[in-house]
Amino acid sequence: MAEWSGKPKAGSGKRGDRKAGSGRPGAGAGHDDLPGLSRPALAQTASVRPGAGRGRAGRRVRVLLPLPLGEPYDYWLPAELAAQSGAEGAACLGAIVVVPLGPRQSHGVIWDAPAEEGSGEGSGEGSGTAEHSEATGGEGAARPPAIPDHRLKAVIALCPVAPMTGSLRRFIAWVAAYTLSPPGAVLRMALSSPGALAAPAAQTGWRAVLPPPLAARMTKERAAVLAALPPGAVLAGPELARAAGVSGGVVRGMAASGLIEPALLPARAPFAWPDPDHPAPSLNPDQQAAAEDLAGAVRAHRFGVTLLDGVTGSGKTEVYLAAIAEALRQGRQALVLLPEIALSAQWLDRFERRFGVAPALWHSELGSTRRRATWRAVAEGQAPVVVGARSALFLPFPDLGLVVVDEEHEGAFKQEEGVIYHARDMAVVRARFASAPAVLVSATPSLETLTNAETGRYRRLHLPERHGAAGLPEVRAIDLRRDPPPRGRFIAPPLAAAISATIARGEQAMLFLNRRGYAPLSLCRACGHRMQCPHCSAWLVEHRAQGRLQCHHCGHSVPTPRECPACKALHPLTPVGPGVERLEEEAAALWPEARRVVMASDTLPGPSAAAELARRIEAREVDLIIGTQIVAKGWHFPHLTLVGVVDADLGLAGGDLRAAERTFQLLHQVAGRAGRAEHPGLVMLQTWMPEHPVMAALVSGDGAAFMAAEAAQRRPGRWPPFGRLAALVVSGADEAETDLAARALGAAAPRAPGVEVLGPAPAPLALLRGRHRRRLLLRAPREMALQPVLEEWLGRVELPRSVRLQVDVDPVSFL
DNA sequence: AGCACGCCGACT
DNA sequence: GTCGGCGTGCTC
Repeated sequence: MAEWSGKPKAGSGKRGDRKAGSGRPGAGAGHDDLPGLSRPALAQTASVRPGAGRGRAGRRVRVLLPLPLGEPYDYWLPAELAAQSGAEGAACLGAIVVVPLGPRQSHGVIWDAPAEEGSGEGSGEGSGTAEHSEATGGEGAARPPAIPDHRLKAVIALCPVAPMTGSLRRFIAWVAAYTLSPPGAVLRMALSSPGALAAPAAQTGWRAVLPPPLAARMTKERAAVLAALPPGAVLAGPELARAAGVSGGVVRGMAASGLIEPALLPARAPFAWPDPDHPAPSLNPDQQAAAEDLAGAVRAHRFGVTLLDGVTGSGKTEVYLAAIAEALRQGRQALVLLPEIALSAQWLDRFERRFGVAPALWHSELGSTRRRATWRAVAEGQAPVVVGARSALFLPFPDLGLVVVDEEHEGAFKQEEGVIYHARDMAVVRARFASAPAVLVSATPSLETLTNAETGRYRRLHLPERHGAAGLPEVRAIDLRRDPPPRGRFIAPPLAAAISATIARGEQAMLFLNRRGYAPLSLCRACGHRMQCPHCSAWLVEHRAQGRLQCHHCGHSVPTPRECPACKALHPLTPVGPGVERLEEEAAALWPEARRVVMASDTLPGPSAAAELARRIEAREVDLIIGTQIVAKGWHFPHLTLVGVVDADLGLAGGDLRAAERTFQLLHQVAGRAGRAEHPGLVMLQTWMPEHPVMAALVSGDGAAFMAAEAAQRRPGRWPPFGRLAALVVSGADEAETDLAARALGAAAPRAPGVEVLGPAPAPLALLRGRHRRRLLLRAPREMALQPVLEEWLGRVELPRSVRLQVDVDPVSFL
């Protein structure tokens, strides 16, 4: 949570909500062994602890632990361990180790050399150290006195994995410093698969015993098993049973009677190697030129950022896949970040068609086994291409040669919890430390990226035309003031007519509404009471299919009440406004014969369901798609020719800095779903304000002019990207205390030329998960670094323990 | 982050 | 009388 504890040196952990429990008798006995750590290692620590280093060869090392601690801890590294390490120089920088921590053990990374007294054998430490030491936070003054060598605890073991590269260590330190997070909290993201740090369990299988023991009984099934096991071959149990067409019991029985014996399976690489020269679709001249350009950047092995833009269907993906092919030819790794990895089955198909094999995937829903195997494969250079969500930035690539961020404008790249960071911006930093090119890809680049391209910080490759036959879809606005839908309905007559015509032609139509559930608000028709979440300042959304009211912010859910909680009237609730479920109901009445499907995050339980639905749509088993914003994300539906946006104004409400930009990007992306194959597409926007710049830009197709106007609006007020912002959210269970703390913070605001603090004000979600929230906004000139200003400010204010402060550098969401 | 300690309220 | 809730502090 990027939490700030007023005093940097004092113990910074301040929440703690674990139960004390009864405590096992003899607390010290219950060490939780980390995977891969043997008993003897444990015993050794116990004997070493009193006077660890006395008379023993070794050295002091600084170990960063994956905990929200401000700085690395000092340990004693015994010489015999140092000798085993494959890490840089005698200091073993980057080595991943197991260390004692209080009564427990923890993983950690040997981070940098101890500050003083490094004279002895420091020769080989070499490059890089200076750069991370600056990021360790260092106000040197208030440091506690160093623990003498002989009282240090000793490193227990080295993990059998490659040491963390200097490039990744520098990245972690940089992210921590930039986001004002404890470096250990960032390290935790890089060690997110603790199981991968242990030696992988040897895979065991079965081998035939030769000659077969005479005493063992032979049956038809057993003979089949032996037939499946040529001399010398080793097969895993389940595989063997399958090959022989018998049950697992037969294999177990044969093991018991000595016909087969356990043996080590040969290690198998978890990921097949993509073939850069696999037959690829041919590129048009524009694509060819862009691909050559990027391939050159990859070969140059030099950092630089390129914006790759062009309308939907202009072939951006094929261009960066060509750059990935070049990285593969160079023997380096490539990382592709996607905003919604779980829903990109179609993207994966495309990759597979291009390279012959699937890439390694990395996202939060990965199971622990898969996760461990992937992390290890990346560390060993056995996963040449990784496609992942933002957390993939912290994977241990030994030699990263290219970083691609697709849909770079997407808000989903912003991590809003824990360490708050923007994966697009951090991807650029990751690439810089790896001396690799970064490519930002979008049909509707963010104003940040466009501005960087215009000022020359980024290069720009623009793909001008739509690849293939179809032109861009025509976009029309439906003025709801002139053509309102019938009372209680949400589809205006012109849109309804267009849908009818589309379905009649045997083509597909889509209704887009960015609202899940049946209705966003329910009120009592007797007394007007509005159904609100008890923990958040938000309405409860009716989900009629489940018969429940839900809060979309905290997950609170209750069965739809049969009587009003306020006036006790029976069957009182009236839905107000539409959600996709209600829209489906309207569509069912209008087009009872049409085959309809609703696509929302809560109606698609997982990636496989999404992929299956996509297949059905491609196979023309669906006439009308009704969906929330997940339908906007990178799908390709060749028979879809009409898109109706039910409420184009939805995202414009609220005083958000980026509301217009975001709405433009989202609606542009939705519009791009229409008419990609031989059929021209039509997009209809239902709006109450057709003259709004967003609608005008979508209708005219002049996105560049719209973004220029956005820039012109933000520049004079020094709003991003022409100035910098940091958002501070003070939250607490008690409203008065929270308010008081926020005012105290506001009163202590820094005074510096060009720096301005707005607030405190109640956050748009003034109550979230039972916590009251107040917001402050710090604005500073672009050329000023925010972090020192924030550190100085927050260092002067002591907040009560009952409130929490969250700092968001470069906020995207204004909730 | 865990995990211990310690201090207050409702039960066998 | 205790069990057990969670607020506070510590880990080289």
